[in-house]
Amino acid sequence: MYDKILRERELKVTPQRIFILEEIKKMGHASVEDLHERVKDVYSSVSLATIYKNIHLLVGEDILTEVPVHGRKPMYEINIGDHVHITCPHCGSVEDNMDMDTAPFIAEANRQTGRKFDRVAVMLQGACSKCNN
Amino acid sequence: MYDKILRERELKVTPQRIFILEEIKKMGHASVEDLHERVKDVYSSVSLATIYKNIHLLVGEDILTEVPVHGRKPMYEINIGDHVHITCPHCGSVEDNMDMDTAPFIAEANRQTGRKFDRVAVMLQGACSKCNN
DNA sequence: CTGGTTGCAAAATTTTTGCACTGGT
DNA sequence: ACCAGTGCAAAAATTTTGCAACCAG
Repeated sequence: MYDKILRERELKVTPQRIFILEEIKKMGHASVEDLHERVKDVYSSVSLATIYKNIHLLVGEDILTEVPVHGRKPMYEINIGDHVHITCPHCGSVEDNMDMDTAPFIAEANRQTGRKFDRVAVMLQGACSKCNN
Repeated sequence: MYDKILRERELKVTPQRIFILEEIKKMGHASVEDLHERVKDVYSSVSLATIYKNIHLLVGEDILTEVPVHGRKPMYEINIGDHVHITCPHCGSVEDNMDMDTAPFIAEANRQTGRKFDRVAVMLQGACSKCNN
């Protein structure tokens, strides 16, 4: 699955990289610490330094995207292009909302400003179902 | 100016607080490091710890708002309610755009999801005029 | 084989904390 | 005078870096 993506960018396919990518895919969104936690359970030899190095590399290659979260450490997700995020101010959880399209927003911004924007990050904030109780 | 706001919340009006608030007002958006830099020039006794403590306090009181920025340290601004931010991926500068209204976005999100969102953060990304050269 | 990648440990950076002292009210 | 707020220095947490060993291509 991810070996192909890595090979396309001429990056070496290492078990550590595959692990990181699959873990993020599985979790949807993961922080560096989340990843380190998961690693310790399954595959104890992956070092924190390797996670940091790969996160930076993979974000730079646009394979991952950083999702900044108010008052928290950033999360990382598999890059699937712009979409709306929802975060809970209580627990910091992040979810995707694929129903609202962000493209019109960029188009409108380009039109109004005469500039050409590459991306938009939209982060809705509201209590998640767990924290609503 | 800010002394009134502080007094309303029963916070003490200290020169450090006034300095921090006025500096952020002046700069529009400032990181903790930005503030510390400015402090050293003008008023060398304000400690980093005090800046951190006050930032947390003032964000908690909704006097300041944290603006998370992709791949950078968060910036802080005087809370003026939701509005669109623009950041430059090269230099990390942040500017406001007051022309695009975020309220319809929340309304639409509430309608589509049946939830009730408190805020939206919208961050447009595109090269600033300086970095375009 | 060979250069990219890893793990480890150390260094650098960033943020938090404890506590005595200060200063706003 | 009281107690929130400050500064300092130490501790904790986070991120980066250097380098020898390793392994994917």
